[in-house]
Amino acid sequence: MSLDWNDLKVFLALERGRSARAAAVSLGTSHSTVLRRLQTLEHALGAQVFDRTPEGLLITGPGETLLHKAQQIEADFLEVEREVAGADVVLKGAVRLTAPPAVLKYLMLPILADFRAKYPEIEIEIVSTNRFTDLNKRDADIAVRFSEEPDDYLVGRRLPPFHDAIFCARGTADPQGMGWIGWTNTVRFQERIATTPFSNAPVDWTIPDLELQAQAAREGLGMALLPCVMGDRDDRLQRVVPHFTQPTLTAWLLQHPDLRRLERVRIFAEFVFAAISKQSRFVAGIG
Amino acid sequence: MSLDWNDLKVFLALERGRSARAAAVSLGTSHSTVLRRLQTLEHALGAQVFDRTPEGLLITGPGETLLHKAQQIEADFLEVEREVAGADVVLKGAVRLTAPPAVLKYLMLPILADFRAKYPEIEIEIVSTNRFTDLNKRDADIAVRFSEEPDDYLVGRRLPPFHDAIFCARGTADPQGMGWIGWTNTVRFQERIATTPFSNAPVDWTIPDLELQAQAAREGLGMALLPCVMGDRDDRLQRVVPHFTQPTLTAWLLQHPDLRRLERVRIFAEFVFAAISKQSRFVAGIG
DNA sequence: CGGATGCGGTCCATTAATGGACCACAGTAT
DNA sequence: ATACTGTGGTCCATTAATGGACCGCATCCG
Repeated sequence: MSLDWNDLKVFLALERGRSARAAAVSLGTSHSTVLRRLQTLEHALGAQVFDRTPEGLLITGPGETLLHKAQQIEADFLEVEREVAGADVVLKGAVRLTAPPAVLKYLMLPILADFRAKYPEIEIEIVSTNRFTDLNKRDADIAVRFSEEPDDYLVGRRLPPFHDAIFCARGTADPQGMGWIGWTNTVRFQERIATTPFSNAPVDWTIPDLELQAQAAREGLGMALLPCVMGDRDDRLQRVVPHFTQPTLTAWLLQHPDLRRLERVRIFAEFVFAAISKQSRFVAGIG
Repeated sequence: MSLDWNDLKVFLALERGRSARAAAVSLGTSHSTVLRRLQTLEHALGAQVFDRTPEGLLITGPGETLLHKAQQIEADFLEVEREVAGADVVLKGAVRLTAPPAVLKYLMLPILADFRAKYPEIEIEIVSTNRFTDLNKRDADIAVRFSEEPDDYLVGRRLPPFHDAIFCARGTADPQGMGWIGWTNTVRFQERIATTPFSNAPVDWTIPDLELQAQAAREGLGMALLPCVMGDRDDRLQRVVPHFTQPTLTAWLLQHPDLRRLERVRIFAEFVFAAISKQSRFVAGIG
């Protein structure tokens, strides 16, 4: 059996994540695939590179032997991508991005700053809207969207799962007696809160803007179901139930197929995808 | 779109085979898979690494950029397999090898010595014959063969191209007035020399053994068409036309599919393939 | 000129890999 | 003691990749 070189990606993700499930998140796959590929890798090498424990996967002696070389190979692949991409085009021009404002504000702006530092000749135009027609009309090159499925003819990559949590003002004495700060589309909002511990709490406020909902929560007007990226690093908010989260609609990084051949769009998409993937625990509200 | 690391195997096979079908044979897959994966690779890199021509695939500038790094990565993977396999399992048992005597004597014996040094518990049995039935009857585990195509059901990897050159005794004053030392199959031999600068020179000797032909050349009896690995490091021989070489039949490293699961056979084949690949200039008579 | 043999390219029935659901176990908090 | 949350592990309906068949083109040979 010939070694599947992609299994080294799995190995590296496992070494970093220390568990099959963490590796799966960072690779954008499932933990069962990760475990299967680990078995395949160990079979191909004729050596066991991780011990399985209830706490997770622990690297073995042969695994340590492999790790150094695997890191070198990964660096080589990154260099391949830089060298070959760079051999063809000088990256400059504009990339137009559209994403929900909260994702932009609480997650992506530092990522975009890093990107600009790395590629100073690429301009990023943020078109902060939330409509699919952006890509169809070429109004945007890259879109972050939340939906069950992207449009069939858009090229979509599933981002790591985003989660919402229930937040209220920091220091609230009895957070469990609060009412909801919710959306005007009450049917949809009722569906959302039906799976929370407070499905029967009253909806005291209906506010048609997420940022305003967050502000209302900060002011102590009630509890709001907010993205973890929005609430977890806000020292004026706290979770009502510390370990409760629930998934949002699936997050996609989308682009129009015609634009895939634009190098700077591709580089940008890869960069953003990798950066968000690295923060998969944060966007899922873990830790 | 993340780079599929296995696509670099496809890239290397294409560079060596010069066509999708040749690459497919060496990879044990189909040419449609090879072409699809090439497209995927080029897409992931955002650069075209081969030009498609009716004669086959021609490497491009970005492809040349990629090639060096790809070879390094391949060497790293081979080292991964050696290091990690060596760290966990003791490889022992016998490996039976068959190859043309000249290839064994002038190219492979140092390689086999290196292999034995590294894996002292693996015995190498050299079965120095030259018949395909060796593998079919399990008389040999690994075979080096020269032919246009290997048997369909044998697993073949194309070795780097071997070349012949015209040799005579070192110190011959007027080498261009000599006659041929050739084979008894005069039709085939006429075909071979028709593409040399001395297609009209007489065939003074017909000797049915390559080693004897070489010895005859050393003795000054004429000029012989010999593999470069045989003549270039022999201080009793010299090339008649310094830079003239011509390719031999294609060299294959063959094994029976059933034997692929024997670890020591696999390790041995990888080792030999890598070692010969590293001497690709020598076997082609370059430099 | 026609046949043979190579090539790249595309399609779709078949095959192999995936991932979501579920299981059992272990640790932690209440 | 119970509930919750993590882990590895397995299974199978679903999804994605494969490869064999076929196409058209180019070259070579008789």
